[in-house]
Amino acid sequence: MSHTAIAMSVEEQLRRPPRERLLEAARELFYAEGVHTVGVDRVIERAGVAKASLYSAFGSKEGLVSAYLEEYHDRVIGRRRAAADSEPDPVRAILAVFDSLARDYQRPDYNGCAFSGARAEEPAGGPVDAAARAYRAEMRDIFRELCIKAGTREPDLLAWQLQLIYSGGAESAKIERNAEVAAAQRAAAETLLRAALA
Amino acid sequence: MSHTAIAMSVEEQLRRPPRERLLEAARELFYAEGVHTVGVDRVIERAGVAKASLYSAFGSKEGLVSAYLEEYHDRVIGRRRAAADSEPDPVRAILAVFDSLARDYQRPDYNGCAFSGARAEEPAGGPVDAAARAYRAEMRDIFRELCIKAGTREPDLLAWQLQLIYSGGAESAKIERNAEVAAAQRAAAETLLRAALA
DNA sequence: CGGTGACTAGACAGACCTGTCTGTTCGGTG
DNA sequence: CACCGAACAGACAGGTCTGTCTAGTCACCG
Repeated sequence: MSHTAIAMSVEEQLRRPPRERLLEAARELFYAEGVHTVGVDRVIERAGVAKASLYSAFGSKEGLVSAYLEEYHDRVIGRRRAAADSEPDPVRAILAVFDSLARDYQRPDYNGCAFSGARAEEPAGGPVDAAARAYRAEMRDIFRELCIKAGTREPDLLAWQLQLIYSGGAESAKIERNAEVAAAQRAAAETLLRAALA
Repeated sequence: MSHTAIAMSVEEQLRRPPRERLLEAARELFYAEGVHTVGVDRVIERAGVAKASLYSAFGSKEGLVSAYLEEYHDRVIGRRRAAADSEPDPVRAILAVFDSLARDYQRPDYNGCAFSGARAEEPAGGPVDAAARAYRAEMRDIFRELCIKAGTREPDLLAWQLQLIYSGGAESAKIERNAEVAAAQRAAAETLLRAALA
């Protein structure tokens, strides 16, 4: 058993299992070009696996898309929570969340929010729509808890406002690729926080 | 000539020319389900025209998409400018622009910004990307002119902030379909304006 | 050493997509 | 009436997509 595990880990350093390679290829291709535009042939080509491995691991393309979105959800929410937890003061924590977002803008492959992109390709009411709503609800919860902790008035309303800044910033940075977006979102968040505390 | 024109107008009341019917069908289908998802067969079926009429009028599907986005651009920018022009006071004019947007949320077929949706289906750098940038730039100009007229400090920065609220609101209302979005965007715009004038 | 399970390579079916082409119908004009 | 151009219906070609299936390879384990 342990002997097998060691052998696996050595093997993984050279060539990780197909499921992981597929998820990585899906993340790169789906995020950059869209879920609907990229076919399974391109995913398996980039992952370097056989098509049967994809359907064995994920069942269908929709299964791969769901796994891609789930991984994105956990990864981004995790980064935002880590940014918030790095600041004990709740107001600073909220600004740290926006700085965490702004750091993503600088990545050369930044292409907006994956849920926003995926949702635009599928009709409302489907599983992608539900996943996008869940993602947004969790992000809004992060803001709301921090607003309550900061003692602002109307924390629910302020959380909605901060999410407007957040998703508007992600969308703007995707299309404009402009440093002004990061400055504007931070200034807007600061102004809204100051007004809610005064 | 004039006789022909009169005959045409009578005819149009019964059955408008294929180009208009195609644009209307494209608007309904592309906006609701996405540019990439909807095929030309469904467009011509809804428009009630022959496929040859589509390719005669627009050359290609991409030509129809461009015409669809152009029509959306003119229609929405026109509505926002009209809303702004209805208020002589620039601060009230800015809020009127947001109210104009919030009125769109109540339409049962509201599905966010058409440029945001279309851009998510095409890679960056293409004609759709350029059209989206032009649309956003014009919307930002509306805000900037009103900010200058209102005498706010840093009108450029404030215009960027207002656009964050605008596009974040459109995106949020698309996914959440929640009345809180309209309230939050108005409150955020008011707070930002008040802070920039104090 | 023989077997077992995971993986690979690639052909294939069936559906759908864009774009073209062939005929046909029909209202308006000379 | 004869004609002409616009629009119609629909078949068709060529390509791409998802998903299935067959056949072969290879590492590991008893």
